[in-house]
Amino acid sequence: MATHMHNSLASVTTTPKKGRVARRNDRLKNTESFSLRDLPLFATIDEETLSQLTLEAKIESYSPGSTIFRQDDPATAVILIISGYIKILRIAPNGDETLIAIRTDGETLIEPCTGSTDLYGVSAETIGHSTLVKIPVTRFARFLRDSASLNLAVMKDAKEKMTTLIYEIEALKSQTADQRLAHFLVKFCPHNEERCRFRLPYDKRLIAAQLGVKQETLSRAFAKLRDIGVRTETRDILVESVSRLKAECDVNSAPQGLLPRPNTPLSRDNAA
Amino acid sequence: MATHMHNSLASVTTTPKKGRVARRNDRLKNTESFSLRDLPLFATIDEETLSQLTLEAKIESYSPGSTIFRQDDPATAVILIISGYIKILRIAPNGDETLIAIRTDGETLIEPCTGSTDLYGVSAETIGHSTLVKIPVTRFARFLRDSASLNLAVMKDAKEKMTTLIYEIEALKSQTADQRLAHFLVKFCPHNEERCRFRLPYDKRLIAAQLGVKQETLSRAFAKLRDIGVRTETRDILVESVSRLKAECDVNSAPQGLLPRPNTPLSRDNAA
DNA sequence: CGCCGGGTTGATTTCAGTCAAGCAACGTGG
DNA sequence: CCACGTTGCTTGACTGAAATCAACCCGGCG
Repeated sequence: MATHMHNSLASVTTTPKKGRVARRNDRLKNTESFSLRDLPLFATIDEETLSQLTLEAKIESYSPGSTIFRQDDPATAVILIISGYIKILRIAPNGDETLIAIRTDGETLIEPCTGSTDLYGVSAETIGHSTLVKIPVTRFARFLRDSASLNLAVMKDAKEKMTTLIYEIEALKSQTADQRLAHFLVKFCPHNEERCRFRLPYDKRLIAAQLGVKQETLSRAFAKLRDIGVRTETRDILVESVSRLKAECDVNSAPQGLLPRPNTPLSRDNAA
Repeated sequence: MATHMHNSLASVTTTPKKGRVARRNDRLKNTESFSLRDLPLFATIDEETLSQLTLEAKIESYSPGSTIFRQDDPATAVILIISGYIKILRIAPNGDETLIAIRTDGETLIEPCTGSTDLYGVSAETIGHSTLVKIPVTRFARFLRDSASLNLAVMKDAKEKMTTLIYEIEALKSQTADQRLAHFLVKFCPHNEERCRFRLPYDKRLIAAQLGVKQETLSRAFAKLRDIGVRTETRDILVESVSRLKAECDVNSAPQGLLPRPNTPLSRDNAA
């Protein structure tokens, strides 16, 4: 995840101002260095639809910490990330912000299955500098009807996001902060490597928010992991034993193969 | 929610056996008392597709506590609930079950946007007696391509489910057990009624699982609510003041209109 | 310099999980 | 009809996890 694209967007990029204003609006077809095809959502769609979409797409660049849309804005655009990290969050009436997800290169901001006149339902803010593609939702909806391949891609995308949310609920309900952190870190470790190092893409406060704990708790969780060979220096992480780290994910879980599970955990037969 | 349908399914229903076996397989067209049209997912689709779907649909009836599918079963069918309550859950390798959602009359079990050969990803079990409609996923996928109205309905359904999951994550991350219970109860209160009574559709253990707490914690949460006029007798609930209950949802949240929020809660500008 | 912002650490409190007991309602089988 | 076990639910005492409050460190940077 989070593999940065190496498209030279030099012709589009200009130094972003502080505001949350788009830096440049440009028909994609004019910026040869980037193609919608590079976005996973459009990787498998038909050529015809792709070029039509390209005509409607606009590139916008946002400066750090700016709001892309608010949860009660009408959803007027389908938005994808060319580069950058975006916070998806819910803001309570009292101002409390709850992080829902962090999206990055190549991902859609929200599911593009928006039925045209809905609200976004969530808020989106940039973390660092970000470049986005926007496509008017009404246009997008038409292509969705006409192109089976686009349609399929959108459904796949929705299903994927749904799965991610389900895993997150599972983690929140069943794991401790330490386990969630272990899981989080494992995701950054390349497969089949026992020892690995990497750099966290955003700061600890955000990681804490993603794991659903306070910053201090996260800090202590990291401290515990030090004992099992996880060295940290601000954002640089060195995992000395991935398998040891993975073991930490299910600490306290007697695998109990087919042992006589006393009785079914969740009760049965209770409908009205 | 949970409004029971009053379709007489007498011609289909037989006394279910203990196993998790379907009681009757029947072409829907033969059971005049029920129409796919009654299911919200199909409420707005074109007549042509509806009748085609009807040809493919089978009705199955399950006894309490039986497994409908497991999370690593290949998703062979799109399944909707005619009546009953169904647990959607994830089962960890060690046997721990985490409740993801509870679905009921008229709802789809999983999002029908399955790209044919996937796994279900979650497990589903009946709570009480349940009657389901199953449509082979390959057939369904074809109708999905051919019918714009069905396609739209499926996307709406997916988006709705996604929204629900997001709210749940928000609740798990930002609310205490008591607040979550208060929210949960409010959902059962008819609008514009200050005093109301209702019956919980399933037992306390399940409610606890849904709220992400242990049964004992839930019991204590109910005990606290007694003090503000929420009377409970097993599954029968009497809320003496809905507004008082709603207030309990955001206890401890200084509404702080436009007060000088010290600094933005989640940090900004931290991308790689 | 001094003053951030990001991060850590410690002391304390609060919340929820755990372990254990108990009770009322129900069903079953002698 | 009653002893008995079961199930759903509650309560109490205790433990443990995470939030809270607070201090502090350290590396920019105006």
